[in-house]
Amino acid sequence: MGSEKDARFLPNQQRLPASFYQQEDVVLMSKALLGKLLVTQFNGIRTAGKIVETEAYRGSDDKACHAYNNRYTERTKVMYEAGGVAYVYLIYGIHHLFNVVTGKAGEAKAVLIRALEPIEGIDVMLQRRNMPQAATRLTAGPGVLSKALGIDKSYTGHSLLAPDSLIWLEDQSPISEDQIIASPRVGVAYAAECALWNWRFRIKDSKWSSKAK
DNA sequence: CACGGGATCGTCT
DNA sequence: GACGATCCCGTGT
Repeated sequence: MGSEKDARFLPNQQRLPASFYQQEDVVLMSKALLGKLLVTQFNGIRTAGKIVETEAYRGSDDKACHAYNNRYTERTKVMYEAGGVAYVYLIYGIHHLFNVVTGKAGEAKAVLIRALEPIEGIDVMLQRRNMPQAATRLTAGPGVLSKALGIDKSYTGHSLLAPDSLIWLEDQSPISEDQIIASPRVGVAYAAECALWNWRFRIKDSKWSSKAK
């Protein structure tokens, strides 16, 4: 549970402000999100993990992005909001993937959170995942981390900024460039030349990121 | 450890 | 009506 002595993160940090989310460059944003704390608090139960792996999705010019070519549907409309809301969608009929919407309104830029290092409420995460004890697979992967934090697609469009929101990010020390590994995005082979962009970012040597492909 | 396949359903064609 | 920004389990090595 509480880990005031845990040197891996700073406790009781401020929520990241709108100015953080609304930066222009979604690739820089993806790197800036590494190391930050992703927190949920449902029914007063707080669970949190340090972001160790991300992926950038840039909007209308990115064939791997749901908003490619300005596609605007019931599902994707949330991506067009100003940075600072959640974009959560269902994939393969089973998994709920959590993204942070970034940039200005109308741009449809988002960062997929791909893996966390569990920090707070690990016992609750284990219950949600139906696992007996902690293991890397608890939060390594975009589908499983959402399940561990209790996030599902009903939270798409949820504010990460509002004082009473149930999902937010807390500031932490930035990860330096030499501690970041860039590689191609996962599962987007259909996206032609965009599939080659090295827009997947991981904290070097973190054992908590999902497996390389 | 690598792989192959099944699960399962909202979304868009 | 097809398929996906995934995961888990079974099999073989």
